[in-house]
Amino acid sequence: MIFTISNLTQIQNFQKDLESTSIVPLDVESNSLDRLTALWITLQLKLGENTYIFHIPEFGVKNITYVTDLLKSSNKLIVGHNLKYDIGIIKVNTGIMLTNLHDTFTSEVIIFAGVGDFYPSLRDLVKKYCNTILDKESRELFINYKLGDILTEQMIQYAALDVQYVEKIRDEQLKLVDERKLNRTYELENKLVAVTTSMELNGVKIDSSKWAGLTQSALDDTRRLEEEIKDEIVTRLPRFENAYGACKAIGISKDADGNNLQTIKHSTPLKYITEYDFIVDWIRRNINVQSNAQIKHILQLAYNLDVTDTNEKTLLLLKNPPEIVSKILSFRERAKKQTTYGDNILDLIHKKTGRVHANFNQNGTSTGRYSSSQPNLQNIPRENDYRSCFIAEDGYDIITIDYDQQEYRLATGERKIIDAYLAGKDMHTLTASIINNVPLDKVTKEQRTNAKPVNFGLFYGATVWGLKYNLGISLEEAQRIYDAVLGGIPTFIGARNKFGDEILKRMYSKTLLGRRRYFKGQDRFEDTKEYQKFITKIKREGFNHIIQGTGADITKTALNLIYYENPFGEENLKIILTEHDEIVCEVRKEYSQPAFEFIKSKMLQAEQPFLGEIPASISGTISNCWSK
DNA sequence: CATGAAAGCGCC
DNA sequence: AAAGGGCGCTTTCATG
Repeated sequence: MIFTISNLTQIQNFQKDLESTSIVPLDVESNSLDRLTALWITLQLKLGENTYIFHIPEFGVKNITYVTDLLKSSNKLIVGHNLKYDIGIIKVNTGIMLTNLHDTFTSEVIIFAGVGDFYPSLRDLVKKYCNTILDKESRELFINYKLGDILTEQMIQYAALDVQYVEKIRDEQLKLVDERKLNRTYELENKLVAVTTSMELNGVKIDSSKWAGLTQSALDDTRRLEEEIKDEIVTRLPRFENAYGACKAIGISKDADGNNLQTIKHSTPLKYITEYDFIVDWIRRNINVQSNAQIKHILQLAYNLDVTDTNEKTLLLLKNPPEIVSKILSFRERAKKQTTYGDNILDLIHKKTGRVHANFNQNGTSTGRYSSSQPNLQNIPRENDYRSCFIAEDGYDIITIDYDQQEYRLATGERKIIDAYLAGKDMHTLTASIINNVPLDKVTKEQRTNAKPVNFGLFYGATVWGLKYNLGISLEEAQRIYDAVLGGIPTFIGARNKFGDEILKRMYSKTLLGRRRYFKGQDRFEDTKEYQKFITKIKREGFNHIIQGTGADITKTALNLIYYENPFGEENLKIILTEHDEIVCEVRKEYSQPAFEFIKSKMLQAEQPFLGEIPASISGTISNCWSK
């Protein structure tokens, strides 16, 4: 039976049913995807055979808060799809965060990590597990709902539909969780859904005038550099018969007015621009410094550079780079700041809160890490100029804490690595001591710095050829370094093969928590070369998953500990960002010091069990802004 | 005009 | 034989 509830006198049956069930399928309908401003229209709860639909505008916020509190205090298990949305609406309107959850979305993603969809919809899961087609997303019916509207019969039917299947989906998912021994990952991730919700709703404050200043300066530089680059290019280009020839040679596909030149006819007017000055003028106006294809042709034509691409690494490794190269790189750096890190970030400041509420996709990666979007707060430039634009609200501080070499500490159980960390040294110092054949405490700063990219490369599975290319050294030197590291700390490279065979056999890798990443098989290969590539790729990715994914396990465990054990109250300690091995919180000033100690201790507590003898280590700051 | 791939680059 | 893991955003360019 479906019951629509619009006032308090109608909830007697609901309360009776609630007492006799511990699992509650839940869904929310509203008129917008923005949880902070959406009009909450219905709350649907399925209790046994009965479905209760609360019409919120009639039922009232005070009463729905009472109902939510019943769910929370009786610790019902809430089952729903992508609950980040629903519990967000509930939190915004009632102040209550539901935390005992089975999220069919999150659960599905971790069960099929690596081979499944990053965004399975409820409809997908209903089809898969219940063999039923949900013919319409009920949400569409509610978009035009206005305050004072009644619930139509159609709205009621569709709203009810969304809570009919999730329990069955949960049953099937739990079987898979069990089969795949994902229990710890399952617990971690479902607990984390409320933390992610809280983090997104908290948002982060931005000093917009400072940010706008950075953008303006980037714009000024971009324009200046563009002119300088064009000026220089036109003096270096060979002579062309006419503008058409220049256009073809440089690969200009669109002119400055946006006209498509690809479809250009043989009898194009460009052919009649033959005067030298006119050709130069035409080129000057129509080359696009942002077009990498054009830049490539220009470097080849005008500078005799044998380049197949123009990315930064390629350009930096050039033997005698012309001056234009550094100008191009500066231009790109400034242009990136002006576009990706420009006004569009300010456009995302929420009108109601004045803060930026990025999306944190809890399993937006195949390894178990978060991803972030709109905006991506996990790739803000590291420079203090940029990070310091993320500021604390009046009366608050920002606490930034990150793990020291989280992934290297997880890399192997190698004795030498353990001893190095126990001695207060780190992975880069150790590798430097091995490459240069000097004792740990004789390693110079420069040697350590030089060892960083070696570690970086080898850690991600670089071959000798990879080292040569990426470090810009000879093959012999690359081989020497590779052999030295392999000899000195064999498992740093060797572990990949050790685990690799197992990964290949099972076609999944697993982290120390048990989180899995599956790999897609391939039926047939044209030749053995292709097959070799396929194998080494899986070994690389699988090994990386063990490390990167365990890192994610640790950081996510810490987030849960901080959120659920927060002794200061959620208004006094808010988690606002996470960046893989880093957690950023906003804390009321009077609690800054104890909160700092609290967060540190929780992060260490989360990490230590995964490290064995190696000591967990973090570092952080209390500041008025996000800091390095 | 819309769409998707590819190049490039920001972060861990 | 041969070019390190994981992301998201912006732009260009080809295609239909």
